Amino acid sequence: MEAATREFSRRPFSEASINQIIKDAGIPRGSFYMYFQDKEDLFRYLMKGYVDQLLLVLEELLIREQGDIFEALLALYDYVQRKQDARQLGEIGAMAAIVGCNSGLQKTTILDMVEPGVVLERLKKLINPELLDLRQEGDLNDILALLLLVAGPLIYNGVQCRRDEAAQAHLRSVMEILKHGMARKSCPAAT
Amino acid sequence: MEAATREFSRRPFSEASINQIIKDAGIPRGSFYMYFQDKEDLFRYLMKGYVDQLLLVLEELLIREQGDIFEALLALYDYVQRKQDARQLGEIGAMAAIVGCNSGLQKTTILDMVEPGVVLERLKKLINPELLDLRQEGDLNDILALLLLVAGPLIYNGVQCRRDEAAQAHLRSVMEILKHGMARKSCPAAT
DNA sequence: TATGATAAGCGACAGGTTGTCACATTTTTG
DNA sequence: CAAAAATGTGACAACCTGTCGCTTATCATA
Repeated sequence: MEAATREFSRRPFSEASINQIIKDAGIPRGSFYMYFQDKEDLFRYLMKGYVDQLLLVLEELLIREQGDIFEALLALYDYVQRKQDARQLGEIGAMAAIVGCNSGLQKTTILDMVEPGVVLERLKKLINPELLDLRQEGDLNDILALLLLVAGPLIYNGVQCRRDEAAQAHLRSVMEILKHGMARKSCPAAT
Repeated sequence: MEAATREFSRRPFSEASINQIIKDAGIPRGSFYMYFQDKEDLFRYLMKGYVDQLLLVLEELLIREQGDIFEALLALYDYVQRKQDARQLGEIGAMAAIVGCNSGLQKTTILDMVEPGVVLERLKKLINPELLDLRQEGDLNDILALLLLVAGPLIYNGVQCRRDEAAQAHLRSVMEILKHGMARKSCPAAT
């Protein structure tokens, strides 16, 4: 796992080499194929663990924010940036390194790693729908998917850049847009 | 170009083989490297052409809709679905096939193909900012990037699925959310 | 038109990759 | 404790890519 994380952090997925990983790990070729079908299988396994950790944090924040998904996502960004500042990102940092490891041509988003349904189901349980305050009964799944689609890259950005005020402001402004756009009642007065 | 389109439509980028392309095209290996640096270079070149075509359509629609980017994006979805129904998608269909060509692990979004700045600059010239009616002066670039981030996958979905009412409704509802969320004045009454 | 310089075309090749498979070794089980 | 089942192992075939010395075409100029 350590060797795989190292390799995937160094090169984009398509260029990562099983050869390198097994050489680094000091295990023979055949053993690798005993446990993983191929490079993608290994990558998915690795990611699943890291994504689970991030999801765990988000769930905790969601509870602390009493089901407010907007606040939870903003808090997740903060969390990630604080850890980043303290250079304590650990496992999540490894994930970011791996996921961020793209050739510029192909980006791998966090959500693509896990079956999308799973993430959504886990989050739905903790969300207070009243706080979402939906204008019309859009499918909660669709709404959440939209939120994560938008928040994902922005939070990922937070992992990459140390304390980037602009990025944080951007996330906040985007969240505002989504919150207002989804709101049932009339908008509060403009700033 | 034809051989390349065929190959990229068949396999995900990472699995596509230059060997296959040159065999199919009947050109020698060296000739390929005379014109393209590598597989990615070829892919980008191919995509640039197709994306330009789609952007051209969007620009036309933006003019027809008098600078309303929301309506233009909805119209783009319609356009793409009509063409799809009439099996006239041609070049754009080829692009969709290629871009859609993903391993499930790595998705290549249309926007990743062209320098993002270029798309934004071209669209900004045609957008009527008054129609966007921004609540606060968020950077127009950021707003547009958000719009395209969200609309991109949905429209791409329109190219893939023939006449998918649900997808269209989803796009419309997402556009509503963004439009309301960005609006300066109070929201119109709920539906 | 002849000529030489410059550009383009070509494919064998080296060095890399992956997944497999027959065999060695360890573990389990009757 | 021996046979059977599971696991470990690395040489191997089949593939891939980018290069490089060589051949061929093009084109400006004498």
